[in-house]
Amino acid sequence: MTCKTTQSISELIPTRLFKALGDPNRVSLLAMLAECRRPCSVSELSTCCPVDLSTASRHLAVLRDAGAVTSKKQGKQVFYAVNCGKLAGMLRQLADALDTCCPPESSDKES
Amino acid sequence: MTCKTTQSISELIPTRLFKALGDPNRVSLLAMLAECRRPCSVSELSTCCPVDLSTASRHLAVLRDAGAVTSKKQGKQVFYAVNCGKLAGMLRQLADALDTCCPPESSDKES
DNA sequence: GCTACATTTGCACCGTTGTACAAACATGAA
DNA sequence: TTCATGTTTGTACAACGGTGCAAATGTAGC
Repeated sequence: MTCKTTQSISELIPTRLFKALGDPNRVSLLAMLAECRRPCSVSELSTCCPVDLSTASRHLAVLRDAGAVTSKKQGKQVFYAVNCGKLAGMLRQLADALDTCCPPESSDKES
Repeated sequence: MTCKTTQSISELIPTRLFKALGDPNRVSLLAMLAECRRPCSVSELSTCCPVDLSTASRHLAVLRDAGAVTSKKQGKQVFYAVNCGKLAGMLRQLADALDTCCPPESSDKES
């Protein structure tokens, strides 16, 4: 059977997002945010990686621009939250596309 | 229900792999490889992006080191193939972890 | 051996990126 | 307004990464 996805693999791989997830400190920030299970402020999040608060702020902005997290200003603080639905959905869509386009080569051959 | 994964989010995000997928030319190579649905040689793959063959070779090596593809030498040529199972599995695991750790905040609350 | 072909590697160039520090900006309280 | 707190932004710098070209390496055939 052919690919049931209308989008090509390359269109399913958001370069910006993957690049954002390619930095260990940004991953730490995202992980902390996910595991806190609630929106966190910049100051709070910056404690999870050994960089200046301003650097953490920049990292969070990168994650936001990549669509990985959302931000909401509340008083003096800015609260970030993981964009769970979008992230998980995107990952599954890509996984499905890979499964569909790549027949298992090490098992059940069809001829 | 609590997280059923024993690994933390950050452990589920292979920085090396995401960084590898953060370059448009590497994504093109991977996409072509996936959509060809068969192993391809370096020369063949290098036609999909406007870079020198040596650069494409380097990109493929990066993808291999990141675990995204596998390579097999066959005579004078090196054939690359997408590491579908591993890639798709990893993506789904991460998606599951995100779903589990991040309660949906905009819809069906459970209390 | 030599030659041709496929790929990798050494090298230099240069744009990008992560970083800290300081200053600016935003917001709320006194 | 003035001050304190939280965040962003300007700036400079070092490190990293993508690139092409040329040389080296590997492999098959002569």
